[in-house]
Amino acid sequence: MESEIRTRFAPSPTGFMHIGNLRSALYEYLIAKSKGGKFVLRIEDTDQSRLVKNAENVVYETLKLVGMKYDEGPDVGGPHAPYIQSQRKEIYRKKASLLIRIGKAYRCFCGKYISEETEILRQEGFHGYDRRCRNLSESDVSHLLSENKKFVVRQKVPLKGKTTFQDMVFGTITVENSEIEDNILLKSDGFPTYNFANVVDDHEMQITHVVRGCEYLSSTPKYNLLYEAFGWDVPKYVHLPLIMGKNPDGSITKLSKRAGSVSFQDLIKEGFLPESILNYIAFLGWCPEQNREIFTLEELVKEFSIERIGKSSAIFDYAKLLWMNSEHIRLKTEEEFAEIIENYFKENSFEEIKFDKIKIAKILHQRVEKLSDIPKLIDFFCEMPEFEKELFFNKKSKTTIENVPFILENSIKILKNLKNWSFDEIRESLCTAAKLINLKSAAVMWCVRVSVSGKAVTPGGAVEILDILGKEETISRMEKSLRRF
RNA sequence: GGCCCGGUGGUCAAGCGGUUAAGACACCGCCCUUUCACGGCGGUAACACGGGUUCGAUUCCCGUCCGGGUCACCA
Repeated sequence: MESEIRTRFAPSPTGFMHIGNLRSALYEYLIAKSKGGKFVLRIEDTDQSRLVKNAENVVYETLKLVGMKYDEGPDVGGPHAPYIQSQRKEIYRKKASLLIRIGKAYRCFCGKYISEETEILRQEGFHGYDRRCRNLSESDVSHLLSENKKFVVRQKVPLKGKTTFQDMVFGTITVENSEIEDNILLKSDGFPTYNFANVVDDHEMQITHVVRGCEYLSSTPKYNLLYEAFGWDVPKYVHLPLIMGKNPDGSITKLSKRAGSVSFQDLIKEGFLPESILNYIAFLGWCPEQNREIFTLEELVKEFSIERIGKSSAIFDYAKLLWMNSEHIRLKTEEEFAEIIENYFKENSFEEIKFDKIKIAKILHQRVEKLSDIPKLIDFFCEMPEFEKELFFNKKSKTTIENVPFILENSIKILKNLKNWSFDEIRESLCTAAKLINLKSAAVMWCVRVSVSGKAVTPGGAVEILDILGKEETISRMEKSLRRF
């Protein structure tokens, strides 16, 4: 019987949620939840130079918005608290001392100093640290310490041999130890590096599956060396294929700002639904057994399996996200969609919609790909745009400029007599008008729609629009259009 | 450049030795229709290349090429 799966999402609070990060969070969540395990949130804020005030809030809000509940975390607590690395400084310090004591790490006083020999090596292409302090004698160390010299703690990586590990996605990976340098574990400000804090915390928090982007693939051996130095069990690794972006110049690199919106917030602002974003990124590197694409988070939990994670990186395709978003929009009821629109308008300070919100939602429901398209789709409801008379011409419905006045006059007449301003009655009377003047109803519909919208293309047809506009506004607009002839 | 990883249509991808090589997005037609959209039907389009292994390779192995990642007191 295998013990409970525990995964963690360990973002660095930068103030925005990168899509690649969110995808890691999703997979971490799915790996744990699909097996009834625990999902932990840990904030990795060890870089003092990049501190952003209240940036954790973005993490909390995002996870809340997409519905990924964590079982343990800074704001919900848990048995391994604290879950913020800056509050665990003492833990790392102790662990580092332990490593020094057992000869698996050492203090390095070099600072930015580079020796002449190293300088030459560098010019020949050598990277990294020359290990000058690796064999400092104890007396040297205590001497330097007594001088209050600043130091970092470095990992003492074996000079020979190779390190191999199993990745659940990529299989066996082997790296020569000589390729690994003596990484810094503790910085001179006393904060740990990612390399160190990550290993210590994952162990302390009993994380069973370390899930992260495969940019860490080649550095994983050095983490394993650390686990070994401590005598700890190595966790299972799940490295995820990278999400790539297509840059404006056509080049393909790790998804970054150059390629467009890359943060969850950007996407939300553009009018994507949280569930669409989640659904879409789930498919960047994974797919279910059955041939289906639209999933909710709960459904993903049921379907997910590590075995079906792919190896090759995927390009973030905005067009497909759009499609998926429209699919999720269509999954909503009209009432839900109306509410989504209302909230979106509020959050982005668009003018409130003054017409029947449900009816508006209804005509938008089958047409909208992203929420940000809505304002310009329905702007004509608030104000008739200026338009060319030529707009009335429509070859297919056989509307010519000449018979516009005739159509309009008759339609106005019959609409004015309408007692009950409802969808069905409006439609019926317009069809009647068409019959009376011996024209196809399409011709009347076209003409009427243009006369009240000033647009060639509108969401909804003539009848829906008149219904939403109301009798008074409709007649007024039609008469105004008629007066132009 | 060293090391690591990857390579099925434009994109996401199924496939895991024998298939007419799925499906989705995008694109292009047609139909439906009260514009647009939705929906329906159809179409264009792929196993990077060269060697092996095998009766048989998209699938396994090697090389080449291409792409990406990584080489920080960032994560």
